[in-house]
Amino acid sequence: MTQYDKNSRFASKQAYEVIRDRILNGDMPGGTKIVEEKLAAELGFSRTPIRESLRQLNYEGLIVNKKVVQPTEKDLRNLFQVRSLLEGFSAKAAATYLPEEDLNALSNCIKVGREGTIEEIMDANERFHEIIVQASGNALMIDTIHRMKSIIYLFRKTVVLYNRPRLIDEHEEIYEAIKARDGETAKQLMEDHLNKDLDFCLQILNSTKNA
Amino acid sequence: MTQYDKNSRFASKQAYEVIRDRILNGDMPGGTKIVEEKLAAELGFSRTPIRESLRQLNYEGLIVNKKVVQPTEKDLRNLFQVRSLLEGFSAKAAATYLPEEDLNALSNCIKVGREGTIEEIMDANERFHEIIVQASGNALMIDTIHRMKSIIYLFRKTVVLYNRPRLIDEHEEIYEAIKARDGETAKQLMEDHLNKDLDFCLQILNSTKNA
DNA sequence: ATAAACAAAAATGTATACAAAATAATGAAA
DNA sequence: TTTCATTATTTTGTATACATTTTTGTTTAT
Repeated sequence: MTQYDKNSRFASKQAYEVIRDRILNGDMPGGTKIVEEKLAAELGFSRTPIRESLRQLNYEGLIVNKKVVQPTEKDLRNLFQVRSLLEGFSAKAAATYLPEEDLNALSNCIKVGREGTIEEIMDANERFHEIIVQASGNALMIDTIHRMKSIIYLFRKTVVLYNRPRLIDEHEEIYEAIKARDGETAKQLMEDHLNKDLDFCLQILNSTKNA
Repeated sequence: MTQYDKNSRFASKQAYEVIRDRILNGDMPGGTKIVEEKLAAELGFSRTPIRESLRQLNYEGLIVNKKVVQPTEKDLRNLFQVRSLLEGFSAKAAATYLPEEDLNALSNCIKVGREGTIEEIMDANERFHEIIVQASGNALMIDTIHRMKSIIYLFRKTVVLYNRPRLIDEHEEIYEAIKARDGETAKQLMEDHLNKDLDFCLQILNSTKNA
């Protein structure tokens, strides 16, 4: 399923992907100083495409002030606040007119979420939210959420690895509300779901802080 | 009040400002093809800073696919949908804890809105919304709205120039709700306000389309 | 020892050059 | 004329060089 991204023939795109992954993997932990020339030498490109990739990473919030981001608790709250608004709306929209096909896809995400490997569960989680976001039918909204994707990923990892209880149950409840065409409930459940995610993240963040 | 922006010493920043203004003024109307070398020659910079400025303009949605954006009705609806969610939330937040000082500033915007010149009215309008957005206390949300600012401007111009009725009255109602610390009403009024803006824009858009 | 001032080094912003890719233009065949 | 293929031409993506600016490190004076 790893489709060939035609953009990958661009050095800038490749650099973006490598650096992004390094940040998400923890190979370049929060606070790491970003030096164009150093990265250029390391990745074997010139500074020009590196600079372009850094712009994108800045845009996504993974790099701030020439340093790898170190999201604070406040950042996390802000992020979930915006998500809550946009994904809550999307859930309501999904309840109004999500096609049968997508409903099945949602259902499948839940199934994988219960039975899959860690890797599969993470993918299924992401897909679940993605389908609902797409249902908003609003390109700007979709784009705005995508912009937050990398940082969301940074946290989603935590949530899944630490095995948050009721995660999939909540997805299922949302799914049921959408299927029942109950927009208000879907929205409310999505907001609650994200709030619980936030709380769980904060809890883990604070308990591992002094480790 | 025109403070010196220290970034303006950068060619990339200057280029950004010039090109953005050209687009907003209509000097580069929707659909205009963007050619790096042409702009570089025109503005007297090399391509490098031009490219950087174009990335920013892409990010803000003023340039799409190497062409100056031509927002469709759908784009306009999408934009106002997102604004409605974010600014509605912000209005509620403002009602909860907007300091006296900002309340006065809001009040002043309304006053200018009734008595000022076109130029002043446009500024006051922008400021009114800006104060409320800031009240969200959410840097990500603020940034997201700012990202839409240029396109919003493109339309706000229409609204003010065509003198939309009740515009300032609605601002005043929102102000009153915030002052009364009535968050739900403030939110509802803001959403209604933006919806009316949207309708007005659409009306003008459609009536001037075949002119 | 601390702070201020300076020199050295590193890093960034910009200009330019060139190769690859995309687009436009030309001409031959249907 | 239309359609396709093949050249030209333009435009973009990348590499490299250089000049400021920023940062770092060292020295000097308090």
